[in-house]
Amino acid sequence: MNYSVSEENYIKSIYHLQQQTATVTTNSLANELRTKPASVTDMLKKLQTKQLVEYEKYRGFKLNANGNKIAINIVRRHRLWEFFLVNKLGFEWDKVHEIAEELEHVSSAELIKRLDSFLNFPQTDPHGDPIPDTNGKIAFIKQLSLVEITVKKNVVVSSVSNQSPEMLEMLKHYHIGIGTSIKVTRHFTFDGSVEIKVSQHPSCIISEQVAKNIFVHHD
Amino acid sequence: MNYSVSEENYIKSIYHLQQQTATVTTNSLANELRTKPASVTDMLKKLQTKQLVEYEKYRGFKLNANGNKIAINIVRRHRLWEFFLVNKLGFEWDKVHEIAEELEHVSSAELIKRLDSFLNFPQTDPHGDPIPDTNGKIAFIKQLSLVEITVKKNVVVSSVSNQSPEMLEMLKHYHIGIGTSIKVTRHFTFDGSVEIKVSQHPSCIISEQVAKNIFVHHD
DNA sequence: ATATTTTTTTAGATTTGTCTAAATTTTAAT
DNA sequence: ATTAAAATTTAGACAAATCTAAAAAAATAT
Repeated sequence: MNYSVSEENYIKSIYHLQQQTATVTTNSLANELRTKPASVTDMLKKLQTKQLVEYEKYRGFKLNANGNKIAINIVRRHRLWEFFLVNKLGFEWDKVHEIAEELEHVSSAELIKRLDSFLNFPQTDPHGDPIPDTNGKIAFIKQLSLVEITVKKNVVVSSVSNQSPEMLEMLKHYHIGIGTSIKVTRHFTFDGSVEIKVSQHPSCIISEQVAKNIFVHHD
Repeated sequence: MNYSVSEENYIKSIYHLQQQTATVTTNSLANELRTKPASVTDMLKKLQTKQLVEYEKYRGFKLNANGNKIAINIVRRHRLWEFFLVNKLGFEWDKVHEIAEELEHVSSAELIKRLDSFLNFPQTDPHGDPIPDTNGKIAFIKQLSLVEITVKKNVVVSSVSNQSPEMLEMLKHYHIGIGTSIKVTRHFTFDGSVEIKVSQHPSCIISEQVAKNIFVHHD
């Protein structure tokens, strides 16, 4: 079965929202897709007849097994393209989302298979998010945010959960990106802020709000 | 300005048909796009108001300077993606057209700029057709078909004008592809057929109809 | 030159995805 | 337990791109 770009976007967005809450509401999906609640209801009926969601009027909805499989496949395509854009075409990691958003809808399975092989079967995208494999299996990556790291341990940034332009701008200011080595030098218990040292740059202090969104692994 | 996938397909098809005949008819475009004449008329009015074509009722139409520029840009995108698919992802040159047909509509200019650079600024696509440069300039490639080649000259296949599956199947049978070295060993004046020798394969005779479609350059 | 055929256009309908505004249901508040 | 507010759905409209069938124009054939 083949799905329209619009249908794929709905499926993907439901999938993303389900990471937070098991069942998704009309309003939250409308907000995510920058569309109107009425449009969401319309499309959900369609996805229901296509056997992709479980949907009960006024009760919210979630992907069924079938819908989930399709969502994961879209995520796979999206992340492979992001990897390509950064590691082959040299894009900055914060500039690739919108382009990958278009590329992910190109429908050839053979294309994705070959792209995966060309990229040497990468495990994570440039934001540190795992790339689902052909069977839809997603490697679990132990996520520790900066607030949970004990001082003087060297860690490597593996992902950033908030990818708003504001957040990305801030990260650039602190010279933080995926793969950046960081040492936590101090925790301030008063406001939860964290002092860190990024390679040759002088130490700096980041708020708890920011630190919470930066996930790292020990190197 | 940004154009819909449908608009881009119309523009591209008009461009292609204009290579044969300076002005394009409703029927021929409908046939090219596998749609109905009525749809063509509808879209042409739209392209006219968008200042992309010169169109006079019942009189056929052609791209104006603006439309031409856009068409060439689509061709550029298409051929760069074809090059990528064959030379990076290892697709067969006769399997990439449909995929490139989708990729060409991804709208980021930065993407194409970087792709071009990543591919090392290729001059021709896998079918031997020239890739327009950023300014829309298209290198002229002297096209000599196999029927025009004098015997015993070594030539290299540079493009094939008829890309129907039937033609491609036939070429595969004769072990002919872009870049293949060929020596013409004889011309039969009776029916215009040509005897050729392809590297280690035994000589074979191809009809004039096929030979006309195989373009080569001296190596 | 007129009639016939072919091509092109118009008129009106359809599908997909969206919207606004009104109606309905659910949730929250008193 | 009502009432008010918020969320969701329905009804009806719209734009884009397509279609069929009929009308109009152009090309052709006698």
